[in-house]
Amino acid sequence: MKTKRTSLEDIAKAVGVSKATVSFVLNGKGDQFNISKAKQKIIQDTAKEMQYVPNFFAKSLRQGETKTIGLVVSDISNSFYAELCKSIQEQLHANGYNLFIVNTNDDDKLELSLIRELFQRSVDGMIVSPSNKIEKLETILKETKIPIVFADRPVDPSMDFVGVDNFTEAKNLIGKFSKKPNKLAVIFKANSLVVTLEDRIKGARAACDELNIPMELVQLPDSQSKANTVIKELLNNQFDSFLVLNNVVVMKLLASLRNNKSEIGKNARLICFDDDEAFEFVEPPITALRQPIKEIGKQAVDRVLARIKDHLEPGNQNLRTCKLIERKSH
Amino acid sequence: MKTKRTSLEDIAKAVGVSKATVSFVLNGKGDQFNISKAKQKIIQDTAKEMQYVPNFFAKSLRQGETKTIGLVVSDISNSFYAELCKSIQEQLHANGYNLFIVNTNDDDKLELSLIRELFQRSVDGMIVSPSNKIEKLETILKETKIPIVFADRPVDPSMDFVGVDNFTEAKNLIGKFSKKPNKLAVIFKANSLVVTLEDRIKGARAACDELNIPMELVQLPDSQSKANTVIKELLNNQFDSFLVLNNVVVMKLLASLRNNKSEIGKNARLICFDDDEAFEFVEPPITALRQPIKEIGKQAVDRVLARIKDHLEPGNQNLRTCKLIERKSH
DNA sequence: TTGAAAGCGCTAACAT
DNA sequence: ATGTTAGCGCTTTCAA
Repeated sequence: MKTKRTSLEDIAKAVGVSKATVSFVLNGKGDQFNISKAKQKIIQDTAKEMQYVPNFFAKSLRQGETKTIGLVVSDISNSFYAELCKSIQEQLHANGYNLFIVNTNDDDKLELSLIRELFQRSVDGMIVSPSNKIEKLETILKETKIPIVFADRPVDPSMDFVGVDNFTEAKNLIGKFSKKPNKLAVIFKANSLVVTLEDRIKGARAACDELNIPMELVQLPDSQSKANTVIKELLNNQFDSFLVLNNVVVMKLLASLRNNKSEIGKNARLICFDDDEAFEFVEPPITALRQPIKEIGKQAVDRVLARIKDHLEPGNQNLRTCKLIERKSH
Repeated sequence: MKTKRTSLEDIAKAVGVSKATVSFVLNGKGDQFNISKAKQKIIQDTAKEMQYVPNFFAKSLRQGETKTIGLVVSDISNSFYAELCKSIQEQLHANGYNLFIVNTNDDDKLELSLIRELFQRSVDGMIVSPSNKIEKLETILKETKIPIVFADRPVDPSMDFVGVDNFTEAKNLIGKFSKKPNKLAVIFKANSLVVTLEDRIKGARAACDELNIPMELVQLPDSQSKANTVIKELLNNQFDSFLVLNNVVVMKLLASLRNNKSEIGKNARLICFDDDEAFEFVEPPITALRQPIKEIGKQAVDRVLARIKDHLEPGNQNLRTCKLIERKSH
């Protein structure tokens, strides 16, 4: 049970006016209602003295809006999403909105139930980086009319989306190697083939087809020793270029390459999709494609807020561009 | 404005019973109130059909509790806090509670205002990793009676705390170098001297005093070239051991050491307070002290929930122990 | 076995 | 210039 707090009525009684008057004053409408400066001051002071904190729920119940946005991501402990959260939170806060973050662990069932929980809390809008495909999401999305914008992972052109064109970005990356690849290995981690990675693979494949580069998709095993074996095989087969699909496996790959006496930057080349703080400091520093995470967060927020305000129709595909951070490995 | 949703009354009308009956049934108290199975079923079905979602705010307003815990951290994009958030969220979710995360950026003013915002939303309890010192916090904490437990950063023995004994852990670390340090450099990053780091420094100092090891506290500059100069100086002065106060500067330090031809693991040794995924894969793999983050999150949640339930008094200091991950650098 | 009604704290239309 | 009051959607006591 919540401890009893000071209510509007308590103040009204203390000052000797009505609840309405207090409400007006405390909401900055004192002048608008011609309440005398003196009385306004008394009310303000009494409120402060009694440590009045408005009951958010009564307010929300009354006004039908919560000034809260729900954010659904697959894993806050992933640095990409952690930064996205931060950016979204900042932008929201600047607009007087709050943020409700929720973690799905890429569990389809959990995602559905968490989204429902968010509805239940009457968030005014949602930003979602979905694990589920559109078909599963559709049912639940029909339950509500609140604006939803998808971020990072697209679902359907009929929905709002802010993110990156993974296909094209990956495709362009192939031309960035300092030497045309003899054979290209596209590296990913076990159990991580979400839409974004699939698109990156397609992009790489398209470029390789155009440029006549043999390409192979390879999953790096979790164990370091098995990873070493896989990489050795690749090296023996004249693979000299590596495109890493996201930053979670780069370090392991690097260790494997080192282990096989392959010198990145000399007899082999590597580019990573997604940047990481550590990339600047490893040997050699790793060339990476940096997504404009802050920008994506900001745009997503601007879009939900705009839709809340102006009742726009969804369907806006907002594609931001990545930036290649050229270090020494490519 | 929120779109109108199905309410209890809508269902009551549709079925032809009272709001009360519907409320009983939907809250699983149908049997308790001897409502006929048949009627219960009709009500359940109608609710589903009409996509009834209870209004959380009306419920909270009525019941005076929100089943929500507020979490205040300084930076979600820091991997330590990101993991802590995740752990707390999972444990809370398992107990039917929700989590409200809020970012302070170690800005004292912002922290105060965000905590107040959390009160306003009537969270049932709070978990805080504070930026402010106890004096500043005290005023605001007096405004409420909800249970608050501090995590990671302690403030005062009269409060609940879950975390690590930074002093002792750091002190013990000094004995873990594979060779007794000739001179020890304790490395930290600019503008990061929060309580936890201060305690780690004191711990290191205590150990060095006991063991007669000259120790110096050094702040690693942000620019790599300046960092190189600082490290060079240290090396010239026979510093052969490095204790890094947290994981954010390790990579830069490593680059500086490499740049100065110092071979970690051979003529120099390094241990880091706080682990990082990448540490396993760099050359050489870095020995680090790992905090039991998951455990800290779980304990913090258990404690708030217990205090909500049983109205316990605060003052519980729950110290968890760290684990040294011995790799090659120490 | 079910219904009526009060009330949680707030806002705003309507009175005065 | 300020007070009265209805009502947001829900739970729960009391009455029938």
